[in-house]
Amino acid sequence: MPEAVARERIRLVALDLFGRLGEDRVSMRAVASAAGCTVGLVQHHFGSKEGLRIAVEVEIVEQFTDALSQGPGDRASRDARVAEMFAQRPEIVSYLRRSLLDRPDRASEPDGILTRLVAMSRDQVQIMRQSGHARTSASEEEQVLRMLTRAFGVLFL
Amino acid sequence: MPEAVARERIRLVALDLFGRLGEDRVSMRAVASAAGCTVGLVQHHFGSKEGLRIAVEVEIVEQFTDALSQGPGDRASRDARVAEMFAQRPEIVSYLRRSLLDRPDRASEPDGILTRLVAMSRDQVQIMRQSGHARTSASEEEQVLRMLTRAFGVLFL
DNA sequence: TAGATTACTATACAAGTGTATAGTCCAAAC
DNA sequence: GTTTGGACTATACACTTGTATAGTAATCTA
Repeated sequence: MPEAVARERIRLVALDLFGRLGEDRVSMRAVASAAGCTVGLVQHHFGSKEGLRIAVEVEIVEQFTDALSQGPGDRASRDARVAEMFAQRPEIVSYLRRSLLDRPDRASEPDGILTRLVAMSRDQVQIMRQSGHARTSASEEEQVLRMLTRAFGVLFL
Repeated sequence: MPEAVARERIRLVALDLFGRLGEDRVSMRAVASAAGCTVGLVQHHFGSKEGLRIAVEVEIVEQFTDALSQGPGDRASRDARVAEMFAQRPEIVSYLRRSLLDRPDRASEPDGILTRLVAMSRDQVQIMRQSGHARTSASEEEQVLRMLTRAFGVLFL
């Protein structure tokens, strides 16, 4: 993928490699080489390896947010858009599966992707409650959990 | 577990750490320190990290072999003994789950644990066929596959 | 008891890791 | 046109990794 600017290219190959091999098995130099640049540039754009990982995960959460919010707000439409996103970005599926199965501890840390996804789901549930697409009589926590379960179900077939 | 001799102690803590954290995330020094010795001794007993991993996996296969062969040969009894073995050695369950989910490529290599388990199952099926506990009319391959499936089913709940 | 094999420690080495730093190049702002 | 700032490279540093080697202590064997 040589068409994107370097920063974006690095993030994309990192997502791919991290999901395929696991983050610890992918060195900064491996990311740089796959992105066609040097380690210094990765460092320059993301500060550290953790910074790179966070950038990767922030983009994943954005994809989720877009799929959930951009379009009709009924449950069927939202589910379809999440499935569509997974189909178009299978690396995201790999990344999530690996994160949640392989390193659930890290995923649950304050900066972890699970923490981010839960926060994002909470926001979405609140928006849906205000827009009338979610019952305000039900428990908010349970709605968040259900939203995550629906999305993650695809991950484990 | 300071009661065992060093070689065995090293193998046991390696199995535990490998299963809990994943082999690449466990250094030889971490194994040594958990076993209360130095890296040199691990090296001395197992030659290399791969040698240690193989020793760990050979012992796991032995546990399987014992569970399958020592006792009544009917299917229910064998299943019960495998379940009992899993209950008494939960580290083995962790190790297998991690190996098969996290690094299926390595597990499938000639020295990988999946390769070993398949070979062991083949031996067991042949023994069962000769002892009359397995139909010789059915396909041997299918019987091997079924045996593995029955054993591994527990791994993924 | 003497000798030899084994268990074990200590140390060192090369390679790979993440990261810090200094410098080059180039486009945009003024 | 000069300067400023960001994209980018090159290099080096400290640390960890697996492994090799040399030496010491213990245990077995004759």
